[in-house]
Amino acid sequence: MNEYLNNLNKSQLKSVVDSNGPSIVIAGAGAGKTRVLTYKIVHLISKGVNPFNILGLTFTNKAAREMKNRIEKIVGPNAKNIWMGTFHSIFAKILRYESELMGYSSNFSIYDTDDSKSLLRRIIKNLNLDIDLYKVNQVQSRISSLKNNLITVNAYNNNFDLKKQDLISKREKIGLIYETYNKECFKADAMDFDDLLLKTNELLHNYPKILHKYQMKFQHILVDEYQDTNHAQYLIIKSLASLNENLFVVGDDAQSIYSFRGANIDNILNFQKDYPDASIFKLEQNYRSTKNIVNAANSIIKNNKNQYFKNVWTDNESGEKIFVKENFNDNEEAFNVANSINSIKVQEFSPNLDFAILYRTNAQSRSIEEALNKLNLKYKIFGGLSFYSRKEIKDLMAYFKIVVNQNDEEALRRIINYPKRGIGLTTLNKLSIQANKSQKTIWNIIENIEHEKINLNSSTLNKLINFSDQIKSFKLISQTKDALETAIIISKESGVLNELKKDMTPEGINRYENIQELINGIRNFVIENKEDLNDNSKVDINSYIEEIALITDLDDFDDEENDFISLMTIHQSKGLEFENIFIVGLEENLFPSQMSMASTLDLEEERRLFYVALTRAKKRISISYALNRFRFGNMIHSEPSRFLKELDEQFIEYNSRSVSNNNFNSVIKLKKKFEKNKLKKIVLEKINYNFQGQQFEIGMKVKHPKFGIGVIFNLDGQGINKKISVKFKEFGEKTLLEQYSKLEIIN
DNA sequence: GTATTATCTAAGTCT
DNA sequence: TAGATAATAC
Repeated sequence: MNEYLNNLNKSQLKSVVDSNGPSIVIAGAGAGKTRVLTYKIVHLISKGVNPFNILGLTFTNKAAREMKNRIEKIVGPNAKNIWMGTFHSIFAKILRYESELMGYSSNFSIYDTDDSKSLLRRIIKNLNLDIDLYKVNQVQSRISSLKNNLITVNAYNNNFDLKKQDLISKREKIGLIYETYNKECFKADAMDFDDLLLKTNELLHNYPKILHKYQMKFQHILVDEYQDTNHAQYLIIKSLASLNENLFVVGDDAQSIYSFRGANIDNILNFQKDYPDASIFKLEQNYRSTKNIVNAANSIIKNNKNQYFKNVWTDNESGEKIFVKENFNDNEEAFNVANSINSIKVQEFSPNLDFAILYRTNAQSRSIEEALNKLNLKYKIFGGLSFYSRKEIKDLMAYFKIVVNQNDEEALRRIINYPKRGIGLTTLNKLSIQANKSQKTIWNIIENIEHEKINLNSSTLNKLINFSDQIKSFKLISQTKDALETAIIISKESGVLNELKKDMTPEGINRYENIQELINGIRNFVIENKEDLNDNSKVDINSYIEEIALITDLDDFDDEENDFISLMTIHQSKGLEFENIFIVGLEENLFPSQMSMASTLDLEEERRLFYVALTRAKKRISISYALNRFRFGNMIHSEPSRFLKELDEQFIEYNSRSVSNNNFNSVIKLKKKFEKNKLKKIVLEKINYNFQGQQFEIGMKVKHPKFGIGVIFNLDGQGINKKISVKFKEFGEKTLLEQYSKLEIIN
């Protein structure tokens, strides 16, 4: 049983075995932070701690899931009882249990940033405030930062300094907006992301019995990425841990990159002050990267004044130097990156998954995307406009949300006239006014519309009655059927699916497919969660909505078996590692960002961000910058980033533009290479094609992993372009490329 | 009430 | 540049 300890080096072992009571592990990048955390939990369990009494807080759901799986492999299914997840998801879970104390229902909605903003927009408008002074984004982030520092409306009103700040920026009504916003959220039975932390604090603070209950439950608390906790999270951890003081945190001050979200690097620096007898461990050996990478990263971070001293080193080989490439513009940069990836792939037979392209801002992904497309390289973009923030997805999800919580006003406003049912702005305003008069929600008015004294014509009245009946019937359905059936019925009956079917433009088809994808997701969700339930209970739409509210793109990273190049912001890459890393856009005003230039603190955070980017790589790093970049609608000239000058030269190979004078030649070379690769690809595809060897014919019954069973009704095209049209039982007609179709012939 | 067109505005990182 | 919102015509 104790053999798991053999998987640890000396200092890792020490931090796992010798940590009793409050402990902090300061670990350099790639030094095995997650490993220590994982084995610490295994160690606790093997010493007899009940998994039920362990709380593990991580930064992403993915990290939590992976860790839990690893633990389960070692200690067995008992590990399922560990509470492990992100701060937000764990606290949401607690809040749902205790919601009634706080005046919420257990089905409360979680407003995402879009919901918050649209509510704020309405409030600002209703208060007749100047929308140029009260920019929604700024107001939202102001309120968010107040909440993250646990400053309630009352506290704000009594805080002279804060009010003065807003007075100076001529936004003295922030307090009023804040108050109205809270009231509206409460009325809608909704919490925003920040509320999940704020309300948990309130709960633990105002109800000592509840606090005690969770203190007794969570006898061991472990926190990952402690450097990125904000004040609210810090206090929750502190109060939960105060009884047993079995608090084990790991982090790296050099990787603190979330101060914009209220993360406070002092939490890690002050750990000793909070717990005077805390044990401190340091992990300094890097197992991930080559010497060149580790040393280059060190040469960057040493420029920061504000940090713990650490000596990160590695026993790995020296490896290649970091390659720095100058480009004429952003398109050339993208092309060069795509091309380098292509040549490495050809030379080393490496899969796409070995590559990641990291950038400072999401907007940079576009040119890269184009370049990768040209070379037929498969990629996946994380973040940006995520799947769940697409309009069609949000629309359908709004139906699900309203079924769970009819008072969710953001959801209601989204769907009350989608698809068009003749309930327009005028009617909505009348309803809204009536609702405000009587302190009710819009839904309260609609569900009783016959008895409300509102000036509506009979046709509108009928439309409202129909709408309310439909929602009520959906509600009933959701109570008797599982999430999948409910979702399918709602998507059909609401008319959303038909609305999208009508649109035959490529975008329209794409939207329709996204809906299918969503339904597939729900199907998987139901299947995965069924195992954990008793036979007669259902995986209902409520549980799906709860799960999805806090999920991010990154979380379904490994759900697909596909081989793709990862495109993401550096922030998103935290905690991940890849063989080859391409960091693009190393230009002044972009990285470091323009907005960080004013303060040393912000600039140091940008530098830490660069440090994070560099330390993602195991084997090879390519950095690039463009002298001209398309930004804000026009071409902008840029200077190479100051961070490039900070990189110690001995670890870099610099490829400036002036060196390769014969650009023409290199383009020809690239092109030839490209053609060659393309040829190779086609050959490969042909092999795959032949290998499959299935002969499809019209009328055959086939099975698809996602779409289920169907019948072939048409064949088209030749060779690798061969297309198969299938009519699926549940998903209707689809045309698939044979080589990618994954179809299986059944009898 | 709805569809189309014109105008405006923001452009940073995330749960 | 693109997405959101306002203005306009139907």
